[in-house]
Amino acid sequence: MKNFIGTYECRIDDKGRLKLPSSLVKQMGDFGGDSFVIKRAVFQPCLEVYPMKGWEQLMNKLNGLNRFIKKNADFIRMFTAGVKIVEPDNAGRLQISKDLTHFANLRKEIVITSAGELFEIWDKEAYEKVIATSEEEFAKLAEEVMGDINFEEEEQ
Amino acid sequence: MKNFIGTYECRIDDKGRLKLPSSLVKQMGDFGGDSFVIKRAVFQPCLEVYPMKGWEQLMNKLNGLNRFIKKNADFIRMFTAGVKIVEPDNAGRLQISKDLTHFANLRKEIVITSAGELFEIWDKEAYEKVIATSEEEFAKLAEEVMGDINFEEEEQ
DNA sequence: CAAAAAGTGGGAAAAAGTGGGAGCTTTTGG
DNA sequence: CCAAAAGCTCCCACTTTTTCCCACTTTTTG
Repeated sequence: MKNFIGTYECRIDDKGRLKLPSSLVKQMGDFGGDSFVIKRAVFQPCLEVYPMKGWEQLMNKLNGLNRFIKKNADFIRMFTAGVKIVEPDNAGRLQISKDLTHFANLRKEIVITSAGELFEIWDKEAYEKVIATSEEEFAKLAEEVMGDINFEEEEQ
Repeated sequence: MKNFIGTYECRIDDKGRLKLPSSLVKQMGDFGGDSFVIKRAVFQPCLEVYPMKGWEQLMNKLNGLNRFIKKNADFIRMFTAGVKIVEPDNAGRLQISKDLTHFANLRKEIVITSAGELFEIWDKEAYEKVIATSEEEFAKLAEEVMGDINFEEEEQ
C-alpha cells in the first residue's frame, strides 16, 4: 500500500481554499481516483484526509462491528460525524468547509503532515505547539511505542 | 546495510543549496536510487538525511502501529515532523527548504556528520558547541550506551 | 604544469502559488 | 414561501518561486 511522505507548509485563501503543495498533489494521483474523504481527527484538533480507497477499507472494518451493541453504534456515529468528500480543483486546491475549518481552528498558515495512508491538516501554530512537546515526553513515547519493535529481523 | 562514513565541512549558497562533498555523493550512490528523505532531528537542532530505502523500512514499521491508540498517532506525528523528499542535482547539491533551514539555524558554514544509516546536517557553530560538551559527559555516555554490547559475537 | 575533478554562481524556462470574477446552490430570516 | 445573503465551484490570468542547465573559478592529482 502506498504511503504519503512529507510535511508541508501552505495556506488557505480568503475563500477557504487550501492550496496543496504540488508534491502532495502528485502523490495523491498515485492513490487512484480524485476523490478523498476529509474528516475531523479523533484525538487532536486537526483534520484527516483519506484516499477514497483507504477510507472504504476502514469503513468495512467499522461495518464489521455489531451495531446492536450501543457503544459500537455510538462510536460509528461519532467517528463518521462531519465526514465530507472532497477533490482538488485543477489548481490543486481543496475547498475546506466552514465547519471543518472551525473545528480545526484553521487560520491562514497551515501545516500538512503525512501519516502513512492519510495526511493531517493543522493550523500551523497548533501544530508547532504539539510538536514542541517536551523531549522527555517524546523519548517516553518512543520507548513505549517502538520498544517492542524488533529491528533485527530486517528483511531487506 | 551500508553506512555513511566521515565528517565534512561545506556551505550553503544564496539560493539555499547545500553543496555535498563529492565523497559523500559517491557514498550516496551506493544506496540505490537518488531520492533521500530529509527531516528535523528530534533531540537536536539539526537535520537528518535518510536514504529512501531505509526510510521506507522505518515507515513500514510505524505504519504497523494502531492509530486508534492516541500515543501511537502522536508518536508518528512527532517522528515525521518536517519530512521532505530531496535529491541532489547534477552538481551534487541539495536544496534545503526554508523551514528546515530555519529549524536547524543553518547559515553559511555547515558540518555534515555521518551517523550510520543516516547523516546529520549542522550549522557549524552549533556543531562545534555540541562537540565541546565536556569529555566526562562523553565518557559517561560511552559507558551507558556501549557498555553492554558484546564485541565478541560479531558475525561476518 | 596541464588536465581533471570539485565547487560556485547565475539566468531563463517551467512550475507552483495566488487572486478574483461570474454564476449556481444552499442557508437564513422575515 | 420568498428574498437576500452566504457558501461553493469553475474558470482564467497574473506573480513568485523553483528547477534545470550552462559556464566559470578553484583545487587536486599525476
